[in-house]
Amino acid sequence: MDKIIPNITPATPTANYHHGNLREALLAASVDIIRNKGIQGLSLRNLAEVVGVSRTAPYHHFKDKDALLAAVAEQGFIEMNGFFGKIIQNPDIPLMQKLKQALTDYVRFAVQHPTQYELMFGRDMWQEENHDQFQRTAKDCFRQYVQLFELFKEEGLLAESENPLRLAQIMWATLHGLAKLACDGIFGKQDDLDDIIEYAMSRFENLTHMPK
Amino acid sequence: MDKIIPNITPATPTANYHHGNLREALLAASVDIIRNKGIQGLSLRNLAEVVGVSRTAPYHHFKDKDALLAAVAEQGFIEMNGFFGKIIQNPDIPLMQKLKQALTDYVRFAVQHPTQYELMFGRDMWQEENHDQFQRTAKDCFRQYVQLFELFKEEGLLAESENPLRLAQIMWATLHGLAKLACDGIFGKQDDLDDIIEYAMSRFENLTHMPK
DNA sequence: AATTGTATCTTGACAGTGTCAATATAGCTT
DNA sequence: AAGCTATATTGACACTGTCAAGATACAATT
Repeated sequence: MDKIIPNITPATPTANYHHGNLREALLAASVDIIRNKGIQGLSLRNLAEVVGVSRTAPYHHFKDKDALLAAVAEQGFIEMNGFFGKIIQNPDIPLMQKLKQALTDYVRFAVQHPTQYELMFGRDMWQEENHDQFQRTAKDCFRQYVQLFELFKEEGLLAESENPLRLAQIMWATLHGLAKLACDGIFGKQDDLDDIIEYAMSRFENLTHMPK
Repeated sequence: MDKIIPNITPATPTANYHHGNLREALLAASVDIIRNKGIQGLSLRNLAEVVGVSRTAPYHHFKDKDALLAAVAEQGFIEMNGFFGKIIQNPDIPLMQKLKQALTDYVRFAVQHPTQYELMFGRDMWQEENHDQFQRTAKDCFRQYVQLFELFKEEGLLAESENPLRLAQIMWATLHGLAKLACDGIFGKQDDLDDIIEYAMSRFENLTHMPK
């Protein structure tokens, strides 16, 4: 018998039995669900139903639920990598401005998509060996971030004794802690958050020889 | 009668039907399981079996699985509150030493019990309104921590312009970020961690008027 | 001491989950 | 046209959280 499902065709209008680009449809829907209903809110069966496909279809594109989650997390880092790149490669922005922009955008992303951010830095993603692709993308992102601090060093704006990698790590830890506390609802007010970023930035400026 | 609190009797080898102190047994076992097998590794049914009781028995002591998790998380903050208190109230330790000790112990706890720490600061615990008792205990803990910074201020060791609460928040964010990155396996080496704590401390010392 | 009430614990049941096995279909390669 | 492989499907299983109904122990009141 023929399929009654009207098939909400995803980009390519193909037959009904073969979805065509199920993988990306699953990924997009997963990102959506996770952002709206949290990690707990994503079940493979429900997801399959939303996309209009049978329960076990996803298993041909993702080994596991875990693998799917890793893909969603990776998607987050890809996005991050995007706006980091835009900032760093833009020659019109002065260095200090770049840093501030990067920090702000970082926290903004976290606060805007708290559950996806939770996934990206979740223990499960980093603990096991399974998530090679994810970890590679994430590390690319971090590398780009560190580059910012190396620029400071190269331009002689950091004291000789300062290690740019270490500095980047601490700054990232601060940022990450801030972001998590904020989007987990532990820091109450958003105003506080902006203030604190400002504060952290000024703390950093003390370490530079910037002409103010 | 003079029984102020009836039935404190723990571990009484009474009949089998009534466990006696099931609540605490469940809590202890849960902490154990979560520390060893992670949050995912805890199922109510398995827990019940371990404690030697039927599947639904826990529901007479915890409304939900969520409520049980909240209790486990709270247990963590109680422990933290303990060693914070010991440090702060010890008159033999100089102030700067106290801070360093507190920071070190904090990170040590996180690294030693990463999954419980994950729970304590997990989104689920803080988002909903249900976890009053937990949140109160956690905030007590934070309040004690802030007290440390207020001591610095009171003794005139902080510049007038520095806000001790803000400072505590940033420092906590840094610590929290560090702890999470470390125990989620994102920062590879433990050596790095110690170094970074040292670094963060020295950064803080720059803000004080300590006689070195 | 008997009764009654309440807290505690039990078994039975249900819907929901991730995932495997076996099967069917589509589309590409030859 | 044939067949191979990637893709999708239904059926099944063990496991989960949680509710309802019944059983048991203990405490307080009579």
